[in-house]
Formats: sequence, C-alpha cells, structure tokens
Amino acid sequence: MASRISAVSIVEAVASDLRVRIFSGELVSSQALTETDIASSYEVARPTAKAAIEKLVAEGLLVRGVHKTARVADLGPESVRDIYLARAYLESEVLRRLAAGRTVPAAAVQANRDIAALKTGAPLDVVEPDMRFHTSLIDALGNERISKMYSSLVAEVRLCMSRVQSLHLLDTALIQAEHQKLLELIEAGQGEDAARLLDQHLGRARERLVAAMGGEAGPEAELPSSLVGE
Amino acid sequence: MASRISAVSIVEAVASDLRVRIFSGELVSSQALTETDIASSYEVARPTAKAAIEKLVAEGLLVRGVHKTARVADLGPESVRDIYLARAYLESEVLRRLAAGRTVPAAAVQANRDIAALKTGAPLDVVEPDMRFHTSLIDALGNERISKMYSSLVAEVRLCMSRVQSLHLLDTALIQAEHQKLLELIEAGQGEDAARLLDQHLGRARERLVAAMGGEAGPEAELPSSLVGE
DNA sequence: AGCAAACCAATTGTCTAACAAGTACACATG
DNA sequence: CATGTGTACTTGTTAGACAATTGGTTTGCT
Repeated sequence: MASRISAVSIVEAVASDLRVRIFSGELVSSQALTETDIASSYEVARPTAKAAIEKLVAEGLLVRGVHKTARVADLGPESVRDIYLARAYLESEVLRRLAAGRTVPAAAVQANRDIAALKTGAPLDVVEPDMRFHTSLIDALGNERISKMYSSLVAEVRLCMSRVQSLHLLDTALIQAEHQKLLELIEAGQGEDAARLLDQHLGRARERLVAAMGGEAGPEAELPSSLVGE
Repeated sequence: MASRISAVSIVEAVASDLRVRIFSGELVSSQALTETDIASSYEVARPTAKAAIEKLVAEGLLVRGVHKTARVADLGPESVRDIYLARAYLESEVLRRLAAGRTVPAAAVQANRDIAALKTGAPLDVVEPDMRFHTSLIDALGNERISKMYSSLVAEVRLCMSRVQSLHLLDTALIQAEHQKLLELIEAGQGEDAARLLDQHLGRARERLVAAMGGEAGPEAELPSSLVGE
C-alpha cells in the first residue's frame, strides 16, 4: 500500500516510514515484519528492506534473532524503568549544567508553548511536543554523544506510548505547568531544585506508563506525588 | 592478508576483526576503508563488507558521508571532552547507586587485580582491564540501556587511546590505586565521595588524553592549546 | 599561462537472481 | 500421546550488473 518513496537514501526513507508507522501504532507490538513483505510493500529490493530493518533493530524499535523474523519490540515494565532511569541520569545532570549557566533554550520554551496551545485533539498529540521539550534541553548542552544517547531513549519512550492508546492518563496541563517550572528554575540558577523536580516529573510519567501497560507497579512506586505542588 | 573467518555471522566476524585492528592502531585515523578492499581482503561479498562498515559507523568508529569512502574516525579534543563528560554523567550516578546498596561488583575487583598484576608490558595493556573495571561497575547496575550507552563510549575511548602510542602518560599504579579507593568508598556507602573521586579520575585521564592528542597535527590544531590548562 | 568547464576513473547505492542454511509448524509414526 | 521427520517459509550470503555521485584530470577558451 505504501507508495514508492525516494529521498536522500532509499534505506533511510523506508526506515523513516516504518518508524512513523510504529510510533503511530499502526504496527503493534510483536508484529512480524518479514524482509520480503517490506520489500514488496515499498517496492524495493530485499537487501534494501533488510538494511532498513537492521537500522531499526539498532535503534531498539525492532528485535530479531538470527534467522528469525523481525518483530516490533515489546517493552515490559522493567524496560520502561530502565529507560526512565537512564533519562533521569542524563537529563538531571544537564539541568544542573543549564542552571549553572542560566541557559534557557529557546526551543524548549517554544515546545512548551506548543503544549499549551493544544487544548484538544488526540491524546497522542502531546507526545511530540513533550519529547521535543526534553530533547531541546539536552541538545542545549551541545554534547553530540549525550544528544544521540537521549535520542535513542526518546525513540523507545515513543514506542511505549504508541502501545498505550487510552492516554487520558496524560494530564496536558500538569505537564505544561511542570515544564514551565523547570524553565523558571533554570533561569533562577537553581539546578538542584530543577533536577529534583525533573526526577518527580519523570517518575510520575514512568509510573503512569507502567500502570497503563498493565504492569504491576514496582516496589518503588511509593513516591509522594504531593511534592509536586511545592 | 586477513584470512577467511567464519562465526555466527560473517558480517559480525568481519566487523569484529576490523574493530580489533582499529583499536590496535593497525588502522590509523582517517585511513580509507573501501568496500571492495574489505570484501577482497576478507574474501566476502561486497554487501557483507558494506554491512560490517555500517555497523562500525553506527558505533562511531568509522565515519562516512553519502557516496564517500568510510574512514577511521578522527576524534578531536572536543570529542574527547564530550565523551568523558558523558562517561562522568552516567558513571557517577551509578556509583551513588552502588554505594547506596554497598554493592561491590566482583568483576570490578578482579579487573583491578589484573591491573595490579601487569607490572610491565606495552602501555596499551592497561587499557583493556581499565575499561573492564569501569564497565563492570556500570553493568552491576543491571540497566541494559545504560550498559549499552556506556559500551559505545568505551569504544570511542579505545579509539582515542589507539591514536596515542606514547602512553607513558598512563600511570598504572595511580590508576590502580584510585580504582581501589573507589571500591572502598562504595563498600563504605559513601556515594558522594566516590562520585567526586571518579570525576577527578576521569578528569585527569581526559586532560592527559587531550594533551597527548593536542600535540599531534590535527585539523583543529590552530585553536589555543591553553584551553587545556591543567 | 591561467582559469573554467567537461570528461573520466573510482566508489558507492541499489537491484535482480540465486543458492545455502536455519526455523517453525504440520504431519506421520511408534 | 509423545516423538521424530519433513516440508514450506524466512533469512544469510553471494555474484554480477547498472545508475549515480565524487574527485581529480584533462581539455579548451581567453
């Protein structure tokens, strides 16, 4: 069905489209993606489809063993915890750095403005600007490696999000308010407070995601959420 | 020259051998690696060589633009700073966690014992157990994502090391002593102290590496070397 | 002679076709 | 019912070929 695409690289174009389809939920978890199927649906050769698949496997969006068909990754609650812990490690340190220089990234401000702008629409609409907000903070550090690491984490988060269709659990107003507070703390140079708020922000998102995925909340679910009012 | 190799995957075998040759310094920075050359030297088909190259490009060991020959990555001082900053972000938080649980990884103890054992030999010999020490700490956390991130950083560090042949700047005894101190601080549950010592440990290694690389002729040789002040 | 444009060799991107090897599931058999 | 076998499907790898791009070289014009 997907028509022939051509861009800078056919492999990249195919991988990019598959990525979108995975994030949109069109391709669900554990769905099989054979090389020949992809090759025929995009009207490309099998090696091209193979390369695109391997790209996504390297990104963690697909999984496959030797001589086995690639499948959309099925991330469990423990994976979500790993991902969010890694996010917290990177992002909290970045916040301390930004606060030390009182650097408020313009892109992050804009991203949060976009979140505030969307009052309605599908619940998944908040995912993109939310990820953009956090990515903007990371990118403001100007560290290529850290940005790349964070990108891979964001990709996995989006994969998790696509699994959870009942996203009324995403409180857009709360997300926007906490982002705003983060920016203010950075501007005030209060790095420790910003890092602490971020930990709560990510921790709550993580627990809601784990809960929505049907996973049992872990033993460390007892974070006092009342701290957020602050 | 390189004889035919066969393992679980030919692509992985070729990539693995190239990796060793890069780390050993046999393949120097900016050296061109054409697909046909690799294919003929390993007696594999060109697509296989291509896949191996792309694997190493994804790892950051090789770089290449579209339609251009792959080359061994040439990391400058700013890359070294990025890499070591990322290492510090991840590893210092991991140390705090390990100290909180008073978890002293047996593999790290063994790795440091190996460093103590080698009193002589080529200066590059200390690189492997040193990296193993740090990787053991990270792996003890049991977080798959963080371990993978750290692996990519280690690979780039080893690439830098291979560029610096005059490694008398590596003080084996000092490295071993600081590692020992780190383990003791973890055992004592003093996470903050361990994190602080690690920052110094990594900071010193970074500055030595930058200084050693700065003396050589690099593309960014014209920037004031006084920035490296130690 | 000097500079610019066209040409050419080398390399990569992609495709087609094919065979080998491994996996998974159904089927037959004890 | 359990177990072994076999067959279809899928992936791993190869060979050869052609298009597209890059970079250097050569040619042509002033």
